[in-house]
Amino acid sequence: MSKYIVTSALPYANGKLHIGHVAGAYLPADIFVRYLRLKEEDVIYICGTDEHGAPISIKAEKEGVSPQVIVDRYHKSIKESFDGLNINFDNFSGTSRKPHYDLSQQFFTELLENGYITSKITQQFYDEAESRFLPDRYVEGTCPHCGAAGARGDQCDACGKLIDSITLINPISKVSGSTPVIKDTKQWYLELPKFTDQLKEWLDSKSYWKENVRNFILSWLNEGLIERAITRDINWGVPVPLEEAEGKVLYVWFDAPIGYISSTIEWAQKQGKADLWKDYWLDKETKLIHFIGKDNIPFHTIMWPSFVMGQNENYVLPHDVPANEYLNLEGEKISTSRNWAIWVDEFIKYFDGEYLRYVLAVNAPEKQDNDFLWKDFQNKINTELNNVLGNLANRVFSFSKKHFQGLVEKPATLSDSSQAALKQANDLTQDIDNCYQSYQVRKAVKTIMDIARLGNRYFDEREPWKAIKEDKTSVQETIYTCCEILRIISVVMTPILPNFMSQLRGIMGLRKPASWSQLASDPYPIQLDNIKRIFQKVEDNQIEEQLKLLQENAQANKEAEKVNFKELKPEIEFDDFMKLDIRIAKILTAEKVKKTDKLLQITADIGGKKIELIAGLAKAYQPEDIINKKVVMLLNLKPRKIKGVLSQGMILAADDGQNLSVLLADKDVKTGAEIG
RNA sequence: GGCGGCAUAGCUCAGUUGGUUAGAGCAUCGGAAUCAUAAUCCGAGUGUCCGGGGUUCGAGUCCCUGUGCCGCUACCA
Repeated sequence: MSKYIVTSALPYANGKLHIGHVAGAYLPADIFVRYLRLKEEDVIYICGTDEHGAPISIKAEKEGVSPQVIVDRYHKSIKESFDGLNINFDNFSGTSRKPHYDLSQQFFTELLENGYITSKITQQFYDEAESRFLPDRYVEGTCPHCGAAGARGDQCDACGKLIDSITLINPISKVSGSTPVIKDTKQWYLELPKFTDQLKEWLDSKSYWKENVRNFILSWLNEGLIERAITRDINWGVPVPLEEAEGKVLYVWFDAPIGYISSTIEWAQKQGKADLWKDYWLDKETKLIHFIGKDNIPFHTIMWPSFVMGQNENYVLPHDVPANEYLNLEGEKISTSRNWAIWVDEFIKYFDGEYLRYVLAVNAPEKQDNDFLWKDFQNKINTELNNVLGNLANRVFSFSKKHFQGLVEKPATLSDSSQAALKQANDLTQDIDNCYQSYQVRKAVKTIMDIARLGNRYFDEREPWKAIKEDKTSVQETIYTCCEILRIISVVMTPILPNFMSQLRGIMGLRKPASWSQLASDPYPIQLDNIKRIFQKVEDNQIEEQLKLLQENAQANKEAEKVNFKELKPEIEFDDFMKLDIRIAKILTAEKVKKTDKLLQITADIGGKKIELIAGLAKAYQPEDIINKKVVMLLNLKPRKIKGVLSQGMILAADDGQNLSVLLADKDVKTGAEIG
């Protein structure tokens, strides 16, 4: 019997958990783990929060607290959400804990000693106002190659050339707006290209991986791997374990996957068997399975295996990486920033967490992006769980109670129809077994519901309400057979609905925890007890309430954003302002620039003179919308060639991230009027 | 514009390596039944498998092309 380590992607500890996370990386893993347990396999389910990186430290700065406060808050929130859905890890750790620091540093040190990490002294911009180094993308300036303004530190968009950021002319920090100074800094790089052959060979053996995962990896390898910086000049993270690296930390995506191991070590320590983790991570036969969303594919199939290959310990490499696609919500992409999401902690205030398990399982985004619709949620809970499964249990149990005081005995012989029904149900358990084995959760659930439908059909055909008048033994047989069907369901549905199935088994007097081997066992006679409905319907008004909440949250979010005050740029002199030549210009012609999404080519009258320019307005304005408008235009900006056209002016426009709006004069003024 | 993905019933989705009359659930319509949460069961459909072309004895499936949508990316003086 092989061992399993199952992991789910470490959720990032700067926000709450929403249904998209659950559908992609957590529920499928939890179901798989529960399935393996039913099969009495040796499995540990490992996770924890990912607690480093700039977004967390920025959030902490904003709130004026330490990053650890943010991390602790969301670690708790996320853990509670998982608990509410009965997603139960063997260990749920976090990457800001000591054992994780130790192990991440060990990985780094060994990769360094083995020649996979090299350092380079680079000169980098340093923002003295903020006392921090600036990542390339946080600096803008004039391109040293083509002289265009506004080039980013990593690349000039005008000429397309890569830039060594310190060669930027007139650099500006995007963080503080001040002029950064150049400082030497050393960074360490992981030489991914050195792993190319080893990775290719290893990946060749993974022909059984999901197609979407393989395609993704192949395109990465074909493009060629490049070295990646794995250190950062920020103050929140795992310190780089070198004296000369004072104040530097490991880049978050380097230390995060190591969390799978460090969380397992923590688990072993909690058991009082500090070496127990080795039985899993160091056993070649262990199947390591990473459940992730599709965005995480490169990290888990290229980077993370490279880390493992390049260090000294014989940790197992991933056996499989079943990545799922995305879940959309009411036809739109789930978005944290727009607050277009169903948050798990909210959901469980209104509904049983296992209702969410059911709907996300039956509609899991296994092969393509899927949609979560509240109406559909209600429909599935009501027509499938309640009407088909819940009602089958209830009608059988009620009938038994009424006529046999709930005592169910195994008949000496079974008629053909009963035997056929049981055989069909048992045959389906084989299919279900295969589905679970191959991560096909949605098909597994559908097949289980087929067993329930089979039970209803059988019950109807036997017509026990008629038979009870003349042939009581036939009715006993009917009830027995239906109980068998329900007992089968109570086992095979356990990975999907652990708590509900436990309730069902409780009613049936099945005290032992479910296991697959029980399918062949004989617990009869059983005494039905405490008969009750286990599922409740979802009412129309509950769904309307949720739909309303969803809209309101998104709306409230929009308004909240407007209030957000962004720090002002540094003060300037009046003379600086006077350097700007801004005038009213009339748009004469406008047309879309071919091969672009956002650009309009425009000619404008600036008061007796015509100029040409390019404006990035096409997302918000059709050419005909803007022709003849009198807009505000900055005219003495150094002309720049864009898409072959020399752009001689800039139309002033406001952009709040949602809407883009050009500025117009309040009253009608003459074209060419100066602004000041 | 580049790269990638997707397009199947009114809705949400399955359709394995090409192989008979293309499926499921829900919704709709008709019927049966009355044990049960008005739940259940039986029956009936409905499809230019996005358009066009090609390969093949045979295409929802493979190739080319067009259209539409989604994601990443580029363009914003």
